[in-house]
Amino acid sequence: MNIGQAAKAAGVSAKMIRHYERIGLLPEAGRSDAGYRLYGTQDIATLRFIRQSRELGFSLSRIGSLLGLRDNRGRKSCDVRRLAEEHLADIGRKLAELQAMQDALRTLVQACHGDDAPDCAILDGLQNPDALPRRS
Amino acid sequence: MNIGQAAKAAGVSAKMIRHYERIGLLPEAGRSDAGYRLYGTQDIATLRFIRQSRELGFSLSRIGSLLGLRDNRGRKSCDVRRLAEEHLADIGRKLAELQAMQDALRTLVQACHGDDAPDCAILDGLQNPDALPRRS
DNA sequence: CATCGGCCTTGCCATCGTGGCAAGGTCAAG
DNA sequence: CTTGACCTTGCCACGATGGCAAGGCCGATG
Repeated sequence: MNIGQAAKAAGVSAKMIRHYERIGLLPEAGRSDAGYRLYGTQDIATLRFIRQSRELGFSLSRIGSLLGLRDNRGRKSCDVRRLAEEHLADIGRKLAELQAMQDALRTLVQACHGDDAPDCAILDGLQNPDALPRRS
Repeated sequence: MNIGQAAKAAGVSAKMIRHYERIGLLPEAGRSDAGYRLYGTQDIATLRFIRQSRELGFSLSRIGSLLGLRDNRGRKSCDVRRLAEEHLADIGRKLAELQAMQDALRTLVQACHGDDAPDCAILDGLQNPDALPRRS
């Protein structure tokens, strides 16, 4: 299997496969006589694992840890779980941040007439925070 | 006012002030004889505007548009509002994405024993998506 | 006056994950 | 043999921010 077929099979770009290899997420692929990378079903499984982890938002470095655990028969599932919970905590922080932004911005937008006049509560709020928007 | 004082006054790093200037968010600052950038109250106001916009998650390029409207007396507040609503839409998309990740990951974490044994629903779910975690 | 600490300047590199482009080699089909 | 699709490596870009380095400037102190 060449890199293009592996990419299609795993749902990852060929570019990213090379990247994962270079940063050590994937073992160095075998090569054909011409120097083409060659992949087998085990590699596809790993690529799918990476893709799925990325879709859940894991960073590549944490995916590296996950792969290490996956390939360690003596692993403890609590170690995997701890990684997942750290990531959940990250997600929670980002969610809270985004929701705070959403709240504040919605308040400003609601206070803006949104007509042809130049007066704008949004601009006022950005210029002078905590002044106008008391969203009681 | 030198850049360090301006930075402190506006709550932005000096580095970022230079960056904003280079990408055109800020007009080129005046210079002292020695070549130091000099700032006045209007600049501080602009820097605060940028900071507040950043805290609401606006991208620097959208902040450029906001500043353009702020400085355009003939602006229509609906234009400002449209920018804000585009950003709100971005936020909403990111929130949905993060929440989907959170949901999926929580389901996996709940299915994981988290003990000293190697069996792990999280690893299984990452390897074989849509297989195990039926979170009915 | 010399010096020292703190501030300023510019410029480059790093992050993180991904895409794009270029120049060149390979392979299979026509 | 040519053509097109694929592969190779390597560099540059994004966005926003930080870090570091080498050098200039300024004010205070000895």
